[in-house]
Amino acid sequence: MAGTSLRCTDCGLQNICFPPAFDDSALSRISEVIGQPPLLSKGQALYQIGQPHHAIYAIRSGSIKTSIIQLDGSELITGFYQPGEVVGLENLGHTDCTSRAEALEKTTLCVLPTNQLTTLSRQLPELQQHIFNLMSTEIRADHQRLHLLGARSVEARLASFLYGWIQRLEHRKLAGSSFRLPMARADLANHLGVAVETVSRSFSRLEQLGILQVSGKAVHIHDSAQLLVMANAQCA
Amino acid sequence: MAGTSLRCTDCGLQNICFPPAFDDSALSRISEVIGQPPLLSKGQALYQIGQPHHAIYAIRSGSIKTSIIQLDGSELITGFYQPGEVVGLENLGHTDCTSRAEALEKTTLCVLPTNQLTTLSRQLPELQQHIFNLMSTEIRADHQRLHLLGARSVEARLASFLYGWIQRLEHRKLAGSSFRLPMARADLANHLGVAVETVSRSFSRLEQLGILQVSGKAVHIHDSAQLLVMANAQCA
DNA sequence: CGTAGCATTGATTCTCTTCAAGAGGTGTGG
DNA sequence: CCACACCTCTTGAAGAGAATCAATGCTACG
Repeated sequence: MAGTSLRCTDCGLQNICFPPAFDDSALSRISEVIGQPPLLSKGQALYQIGQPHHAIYAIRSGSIKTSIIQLDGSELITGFYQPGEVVGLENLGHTDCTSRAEALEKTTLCVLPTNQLTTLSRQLPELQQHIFNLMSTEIRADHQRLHLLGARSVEARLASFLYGWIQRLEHRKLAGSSFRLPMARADLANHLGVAVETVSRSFSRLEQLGILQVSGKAVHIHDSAQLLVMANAQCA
Repeated sequence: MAGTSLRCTDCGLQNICFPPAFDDSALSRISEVIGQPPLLSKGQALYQIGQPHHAIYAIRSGSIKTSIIQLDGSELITGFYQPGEVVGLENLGHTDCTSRAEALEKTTLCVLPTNQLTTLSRQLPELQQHIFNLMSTEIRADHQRLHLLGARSVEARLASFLYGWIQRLEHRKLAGSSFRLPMARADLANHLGVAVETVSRSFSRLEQLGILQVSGKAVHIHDSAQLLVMANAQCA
């Protein structure tokens, strides 16, 4: 697979990683710095806490979870990432990783070495702009996640998470109302800041309300509008 | 006050906004783009949701809170900022503001116009690096905030918030164990995702435990080590 | 000095956690 | 291909913790 179909101009996710503002020559130059794409199997780490930071990564297929560890050893999952999304931005501008990224399933990625990316972005204003955009979008996403955790009821948190997840899927034209959640219930519970059992119960409740249908990791949304209402209900 | 003491080389916060990596000539060039510093009174907005994004801001004195609004109109305070910290990074790379920044007290700022900052950063690699650093630090701070909200007990959340707040104060050599929280209880409650009454009760409990002393907005930390223990206890 | 908003404290209700058990699914080895 | 074991997910009951409602104290500011 080495070297083949690594050019952004050939990639189906072209307009997602690097939007239309980029012309072909710019994309070609970006493609030149993209490294060998690693293939991660389920549970394998992309980077670990304490490792030196070398690159950021664009997901081609599969999914990634990122997490931080507190002093007491407890883990918090900070985010789940889909194909077309960029992972590792929290390390840009730092020498070491303070977080961990792990594949939730078989996952392929594009490697964007930091050094080359920053150098290139000085020459390509649209790339510089795009990196700023990616990073600030990440900040905004984190703010949404904060809102998610701040939401009073767990059902609202779950609804909010699901709604956001679907929106991102749709933005990348990856799914309609039926999709498969790549993460385990325990991961989801951790990310939402609640107990696993509560997540299960919340799923059941949303199912009883006729909003969605769940069977393990498979989810089908019946009433997207109602899901949005749930997501925004009972907030601080 | 216009034009006076706006040069980074003269500023007491010099090593905070722009660390030692910058030489005088770089600082001078940065200083040249710094705009008229607005003086905000308590409650006044620095930028609002929906406004076009023009600049990021470094706080010289005072404090700022940033917040987002959900579709249902509920507000979530995403962060509180101290002197020496940079506000507005979530808008870099975007045309419009999706958040609101408001002064918690009388506040002075340096204005860093985005256009000039991005242009200059293409010429000064250390500035580019520093902007990346600021943004990724913001992402990391948000991840810490996520952990804070994910913490089980409210006491742990409050302890975690206070510990982080003190660390930032100390990093800027602004305070020891006694300080004044600029935000109202309601703001703090909102940020921590709990009810105002619960914040009050948690303060009282920490006081009973001999960890700190509270009198309105004034806080004195007796046992910083114990506060850290509290902050990390009972996490997910 | 008085008023209005902010902060604390108390009592009750409700949600989520915890502990416990059972169901469903998956993967491995016979 | 089936059986068994393991693991994840779901469901139930009891208890703890926070939200809510309500009232009182406190502080700041005109």
